[in-house]
Amino acid sequence: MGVISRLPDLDRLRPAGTKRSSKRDFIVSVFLRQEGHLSADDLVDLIRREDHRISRATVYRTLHWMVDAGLARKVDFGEGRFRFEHSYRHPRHFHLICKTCNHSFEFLSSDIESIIEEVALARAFTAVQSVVHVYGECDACRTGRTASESVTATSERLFARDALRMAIATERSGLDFYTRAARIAQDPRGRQMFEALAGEEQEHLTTLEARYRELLAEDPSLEAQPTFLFFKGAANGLFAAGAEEVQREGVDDLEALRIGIRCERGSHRFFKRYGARFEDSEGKQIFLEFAEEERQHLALLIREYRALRERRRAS
Amino acid sequence: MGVISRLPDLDRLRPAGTKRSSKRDFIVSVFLRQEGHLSADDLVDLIRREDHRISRATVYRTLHWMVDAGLARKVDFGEGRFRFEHSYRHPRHFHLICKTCNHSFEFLSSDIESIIEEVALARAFTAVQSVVHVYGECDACRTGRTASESVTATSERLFARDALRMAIATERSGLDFYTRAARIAQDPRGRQMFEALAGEEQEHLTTLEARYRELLAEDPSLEAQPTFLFFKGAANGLFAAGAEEVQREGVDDLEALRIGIRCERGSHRFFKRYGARFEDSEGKQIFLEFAEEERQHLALLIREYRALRERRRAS
DNA sequence: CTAGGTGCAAATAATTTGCAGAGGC
DNA sequence: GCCTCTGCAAATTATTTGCACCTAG
Repeated sequence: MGVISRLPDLDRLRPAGTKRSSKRDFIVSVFLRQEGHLSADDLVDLIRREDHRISRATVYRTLHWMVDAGLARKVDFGEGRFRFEHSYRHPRHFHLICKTCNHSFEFLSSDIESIIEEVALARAFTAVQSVVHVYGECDACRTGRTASESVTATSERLFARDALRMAIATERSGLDFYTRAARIAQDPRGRQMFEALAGEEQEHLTTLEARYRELLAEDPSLEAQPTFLFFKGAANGLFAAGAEEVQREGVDDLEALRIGIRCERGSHRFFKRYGARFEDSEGKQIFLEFAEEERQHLALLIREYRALRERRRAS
Repeated sequence: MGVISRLPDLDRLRPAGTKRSSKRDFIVSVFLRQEGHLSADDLVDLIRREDHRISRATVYRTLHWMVDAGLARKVDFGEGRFRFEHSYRHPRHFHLICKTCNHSFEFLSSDIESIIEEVALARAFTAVQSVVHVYGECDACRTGRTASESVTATSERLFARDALRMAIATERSGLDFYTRAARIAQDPRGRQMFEALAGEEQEHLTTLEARYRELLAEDPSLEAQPTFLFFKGAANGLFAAGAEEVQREGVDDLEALRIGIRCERGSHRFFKRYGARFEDSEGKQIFLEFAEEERQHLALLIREYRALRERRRAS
């Protein structure tokens, strides 16, 4: 679970009716070794450096083959030529592009994605792919410092790190929420359920924190890297607000349940969205587990909500 | 104020050390007559259609001249060539791009813009320009219907329409908020202020509604066009929530003032952001007037808030 | 008269393609 | 042996440039 392996199964990926070739394998392996965004020319140079006579046309053909196979993505930074980034265990993302040093920095924003979905819906447009490019100048270029650019971790690891951070933060505020809800609950059955949920959150929290420490042990530079995954609504937005709401006077069991349902639903959606992104990775696992846990909590809360409402109606 | 004029002052725009030329004037005028996104080739075709012997190179040179002059923007839809759109009275915007018919549809989202600002800040990146391209399939292509594509209004008008709609919605919920606040206010001085503000909102609302009707009279097709400007927080988000909050028991004058301040500040920011976008237009005016009104209300509320707090402390 | 502006044709730059030979299955 | 892959050189596409001539100020 901890170690992130690096080799795609090329045989699986190979499109039907296609033959194996040592040159292509070589080009693919050189390409996958790189991080960042290569132009066709960059790749040709890298190939030539390893002293092989491989024609430019073959490199182009192999790049297209990789895009078809889903191993690479073609990206256009408006330079008048395309660049390629490998997509193997590398989620779709957005870019900050420095016009001075031509470096690009990746980020993910669930909020932008959902706004785009909303706009597309309003316009009856079927969105297939979204590109967000922010052009400007990076910190290193502006301040003149060379920046610790060398220590850039893979975005797979950054994704895992941020997934864990969010899961932990959400878990913490979830724990807070359920603890408070248990405290204010009038109904003994409801209180028991809130306590049980708080217990589960506590347990899961411990597991997640252990995982986070493990990830950092694998790559200590991770801690210092900038945020990769942005999400406003996550921990701070949802459960934290919920916890606060519960604290207000006049909130009864039923209302607490309703708040809990809202929170679980929101964060379930978020984790499910990101759980679906990756082919196979640490981050995906974390998110899917989380989504599943939240789905269960959600079902439990809804059941309890209905039951309580029934009981009230009856009495 | 109602009529939207269409002619840029070419003499003003002409960069220093540049001479007038009939060919360039002709190319510019043909270009500005078009809506939508033209490739260099499209423009050459249009020019040729009007039976002039103008070389391709001159068209390219003129396009660059227009970009320099701020009359046009170069956009890259990843087709392997650039397209140009005129920027004269045409705000920066994002694109939905149909891969089937190659048409593109424009939209604006204040939310995306602020998220991008946030991300850039977190990464210490100085953002200069943001591109959001959503690729997919448009409604017309998917359903097979030809769609009423011909009636596409200019985005200047769409911007004005949506600016007005938002202003009206905000004004309405602002009115609602101040009316309720006046009702719950204990302090006579505070009540008077809330009533005065409600009166102002009512008056402004009437003006805005008249303007909206005027705009529709100029171009009746406007009403049916899809949303151009997206903003979650606007009317529904800010004042409406505020109005609801005031209704809750336990809200006193001071708290109502605080809520009002939060609402005015949020919508002031929004209207100011969009007021700054246009060179000169109906939409810009609406937004700037609005921002100004809100700035005044904000100042008034803050003054009142401080005064009330002082009086309470003293007693 | 002099600095742009223009047309034409040639140059460039990234990428694609036709074709003949090499190689996997 | 067939069908795909590869290299090479030529083609294609969008855009730019050199140069001789034209035109506005």
